[in-house]
Amino acid sequence: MPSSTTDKSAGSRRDQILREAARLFASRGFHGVGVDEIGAAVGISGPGLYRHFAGKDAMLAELLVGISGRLLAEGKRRKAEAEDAHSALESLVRGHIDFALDDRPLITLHDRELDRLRESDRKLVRQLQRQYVELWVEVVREVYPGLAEPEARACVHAVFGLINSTPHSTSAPRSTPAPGRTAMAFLLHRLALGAFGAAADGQPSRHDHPFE
Amino acid sequence: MPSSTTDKSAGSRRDQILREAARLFASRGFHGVGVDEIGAAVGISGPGLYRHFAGKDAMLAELLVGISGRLLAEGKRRKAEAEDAHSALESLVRGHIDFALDDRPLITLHDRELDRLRESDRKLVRQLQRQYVELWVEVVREVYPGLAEPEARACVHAVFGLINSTPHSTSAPRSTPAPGRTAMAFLLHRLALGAFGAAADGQPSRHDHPFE
DNA sequence: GGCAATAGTTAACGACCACTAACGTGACCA
DNA sequence: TGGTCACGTTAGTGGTCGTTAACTATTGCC
Repeated sequence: MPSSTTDKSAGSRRDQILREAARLFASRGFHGVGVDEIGAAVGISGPGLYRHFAGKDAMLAELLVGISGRLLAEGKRRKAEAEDAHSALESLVRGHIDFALDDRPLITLHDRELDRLRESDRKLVRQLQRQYVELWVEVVREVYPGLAEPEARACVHAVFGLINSTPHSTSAPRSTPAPGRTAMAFLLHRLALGAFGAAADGQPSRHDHPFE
Repeated sequence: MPSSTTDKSAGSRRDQILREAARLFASRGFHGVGVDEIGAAVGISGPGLYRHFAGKDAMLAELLVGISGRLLAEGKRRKAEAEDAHSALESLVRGHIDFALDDRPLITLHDRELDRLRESDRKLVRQLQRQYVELWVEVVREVYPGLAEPEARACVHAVFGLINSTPHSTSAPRSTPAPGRTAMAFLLHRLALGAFGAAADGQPSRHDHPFE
């Protein structure tokens, strides 16, 4: 039984393993998942994974570096292609929402298992994350010049939390059905922009900043 | 070296252990922390913890049940004491923000390590969480009658994500200082209410509330 | 003083787990 | 045909970790 076309796997074996590992890590935590389990999820058993990865840590590292890099690259692209700041912000929001809705396990790992990385990888991921945040902050401050930089950064973090919250809401069956994907995307879009707008309202435009 | 008055511990030894366990669980994950480490954090070593708790699982269970119960109780109290729906929502937001800012480790555990519980405990925690969400949903729909129930629930989840995002933003030192506690609380308050307002805007139904 | 309770200690045990070693097997190819 | 390489397998190993056992010290009570 050679490769044929594996059930629902589009890419290589590596990609299949990464996808299943992401799912398992997200649902039970990095330390809560054994290599045997990851192997079983792709049809091979245990140490066979070591033909594809140096170790369990390497899988997590590749996942986190990959996701951070993709977020940043996509963000840069969207900002560059937008005509003005306002549409850039909308595009950023839309892109992040798509990401959160389509790659739930990755977005969960992204802010949950960062500390399980080797020092060097963690540094790299944090740098990519920081660049991504700064990209948002620039756009947000261009749209709302009244926002001071620390406030804008806090807002961006909060909106990330808002958008990234969707994976958590899949816990239990409801009496009333949850909104579908497109409705959810639309709703999150409104929520995120509404939050930014509310942050800018009543902000002294010249800002001599009011913390503490 | 007996008890004297332990450094900064207000309550009993149990409480001290719980506090340190929460901090460690939040920063390195339930599986990532060993009992020896928890013991060391309170000055005793390893198995001494078993004089106070049945096991590591029991600590997590008590933490999660405790926090869920406190959130719900406080939420009920605030709703009951509010004069109208709008001030009830404001009070709920304020309460949840205070909680997120003052008990960061707990709020992190709350939506991260739920699956590490025994079936019965997990069921209990989920029930408390659900009641808390429903309490919010009722208030939100009273303030914004145009919101359908599923949308309102999604909004509540999203706003929780927004408010709960604050613990994650403490990762690295910044060039510009982060907002202080009171400024952060104020900002989160505006963000949360702004998000709710934006969710209700453009929603078809009969809402006619004057502001916004 | 005797005695029980409380709150620790160290040593050890058993399970689990990431990883390695040694081996097998089919595909491709000169 | 025979060699090599990609990709598995099972068995084993060393280390970690939760938990228990056995023992000790301090404290308050009669």
